[in-house]
Amino acid sequence: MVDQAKKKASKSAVTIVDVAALAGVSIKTVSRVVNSEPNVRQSTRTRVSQAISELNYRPNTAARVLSGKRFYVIGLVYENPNEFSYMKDVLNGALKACEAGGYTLLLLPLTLPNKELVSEVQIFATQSRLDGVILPAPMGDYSEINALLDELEIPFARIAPKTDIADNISVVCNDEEASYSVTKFVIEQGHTRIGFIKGDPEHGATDKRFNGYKSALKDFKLKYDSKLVCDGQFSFESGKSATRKLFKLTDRPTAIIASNDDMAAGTIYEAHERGLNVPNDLSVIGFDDTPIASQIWPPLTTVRQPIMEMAESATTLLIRKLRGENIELPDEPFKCSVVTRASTMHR
Amino acid sequence: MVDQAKKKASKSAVTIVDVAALAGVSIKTVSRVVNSEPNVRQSTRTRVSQAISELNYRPNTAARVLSGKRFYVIGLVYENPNEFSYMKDVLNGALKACEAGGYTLLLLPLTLPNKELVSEVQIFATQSRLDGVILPAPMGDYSEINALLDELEIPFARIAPKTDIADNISVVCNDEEASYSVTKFVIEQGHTRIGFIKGDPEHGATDKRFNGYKSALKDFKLKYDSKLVCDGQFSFESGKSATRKLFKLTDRPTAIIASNDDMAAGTIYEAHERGLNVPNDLSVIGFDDTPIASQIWPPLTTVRQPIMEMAESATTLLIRKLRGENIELPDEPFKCSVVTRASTMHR
DNA sequence: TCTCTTTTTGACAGCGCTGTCATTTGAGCA
DNA sequence: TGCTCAAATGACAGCGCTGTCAAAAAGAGA
Repeated sequence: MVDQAKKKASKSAVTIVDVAALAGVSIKTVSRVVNSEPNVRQSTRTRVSQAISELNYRPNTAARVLSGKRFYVIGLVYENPNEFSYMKDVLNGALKACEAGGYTLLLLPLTLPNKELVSEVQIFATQSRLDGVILPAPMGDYSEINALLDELEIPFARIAPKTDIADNISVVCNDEEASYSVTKFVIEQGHTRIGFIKGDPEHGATDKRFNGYKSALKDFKLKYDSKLVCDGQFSFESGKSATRKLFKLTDRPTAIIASNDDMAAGTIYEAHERGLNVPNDLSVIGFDDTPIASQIWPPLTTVRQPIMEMAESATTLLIRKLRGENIELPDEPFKCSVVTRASTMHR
Repeated sequence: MVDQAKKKASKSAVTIVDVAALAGVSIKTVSRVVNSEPNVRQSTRTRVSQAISELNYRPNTAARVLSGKRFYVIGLVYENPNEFSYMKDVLNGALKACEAGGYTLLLLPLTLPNKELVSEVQIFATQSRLDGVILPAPMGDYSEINALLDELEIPFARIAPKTDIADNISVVCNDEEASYSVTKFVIEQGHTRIGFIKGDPEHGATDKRFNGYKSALKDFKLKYDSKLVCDGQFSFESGKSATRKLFKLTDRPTAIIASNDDMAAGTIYEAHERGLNVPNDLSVIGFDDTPIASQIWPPLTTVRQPIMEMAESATTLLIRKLRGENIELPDEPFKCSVVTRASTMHR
């Protein structure tokens, strides 16, 4: 088994010529079958397919790239985060779809803010010869990047973008609805003063989560109080400082919803610092269900997003687009779910 | 600028022929310069180099791969972890080195334990046509994988392996020394009953960290007590259950050293569950300085490893080996450092 | 100066595949 | 049966580079 692999990896790799000989057709016909091109008789197709699997033939990517117009490469352009769990899911989803589709995934981690943003992406796209690009939030909302890719005629797919672009591939989840649910949950626990820490305004999820919070307050007849809302950046530190502000209020909130788990961890940190007991003195809610949510004490009530599935779906759609298939963009957003843990309790 | 890039990406990309024409030499000579081959007169080399930068020429990888014997691809084979921070550093380091060396990095995330381990790696290595492989712990210690790669004649580099292999590239850090330092630190804080939670026995760091603990106890005349030592798996859950065991001891430890931060987070979790105050009632120490170390409360005293630098170094060495350069393996291990935070205090 | 050796340079085939275009096949129909 | 025309198949060039080997240039020695 190992010998066989070795043979294939070195000299006598199976080529299209071998397959053609075994199937008794020309190499062009084999090429047609491999690429699912039309105008091949069913019987021929079957014969070639058999030869392919008999010889365990794999097309040589370098040769395909050299002679054809495609590169079989998809780039993943992302903000290199401190806390990688979101990107880990994106990565795994994209990797899975690429493997299934016969594409290679190339990574471009970027630091934000970044003045060279466009030129970095440009160099990446041209030098790495990309067919398509995946843009997870917040990369999907830089119009310069979108414009660049349009100009280079490189299709791209966005994960959880903020804005819509006509005819473009993007996958989203029902953030607003999920935020509504979790806010409703907190209200039903008897809380009336509910703090909210917003996320990075560049992210599409930020507004949606905030809107869900506001709708729930409204539906349950709680007055919206802007003093209870603080800006954040999705970082642990920003969660801490927003929480400090909320704690300074004379009538401080009895529950705080942070727009992601890292910020919620910051809230819990500050509560501990002040000797407040979570959840007795303060309920805390996060978003994303990252590992930290279950590893801090008390474990966080949070909202789980199916990031990996979203990334896989976006990548698969992109690949199908690259293949020239007719794709229909998903009409239903992906579903989030509330995960109830010990950081919340009834008042 | 964008137009130029577009041009290059599509039809009229600059090829070796253009460079040869501008420099007034044959394409073979350009090829020699590009590949730093010998037997090119210095004046010729300069002229060609100028033409290359003037035209901003980049060799077409597909063509190189097709005609040559190299693939310009390095594979990163890793255990797909729950907590990605270690792998994030490995990834960034490897990516950086690959970019600098003109190689492409391909990922193979694996789930362990895995019966198909060898065949998965084999398929990856042969189908993706790898020149070399990076094996971060614990992947470097599977002898079947090492044997497979040897048989396929694919060089590999290991990060923090457990065992030595003659003549093989590997980078390590001074884990034992660092563990000794941190244990010494705890002893100097006045603790005499110091618990220790071991890591996954597959990892090279596990024994080293344990040995450092034992040496420090010995040097400071504290009796080694096997009841104070528990097995763990580097996971949060294993940290929790090891801690529960330690808490059941009649004379429970006043400090617990966990072999990584996730397990230390488990220890803190259990302490909170029992109403113990960290650090007043229990000092807790971790290893690795992952994000969670600074985001839980209280933040963890831990040991920082320069993983990214190690990965970059391993990858660079591998690339130089692939280029046929004479490499000397580093004789000095990388240095870890103790990061003191609020989870420890004097008794 | 000439010859012999070493260094430097170049001509050319060919890697494995796809795109183009020509040719063959066979189905449908008069 | 022969004819037409679309469908199916094949021949072949060529993508951009490297490996091989031959040729030219430059030194070295006498």
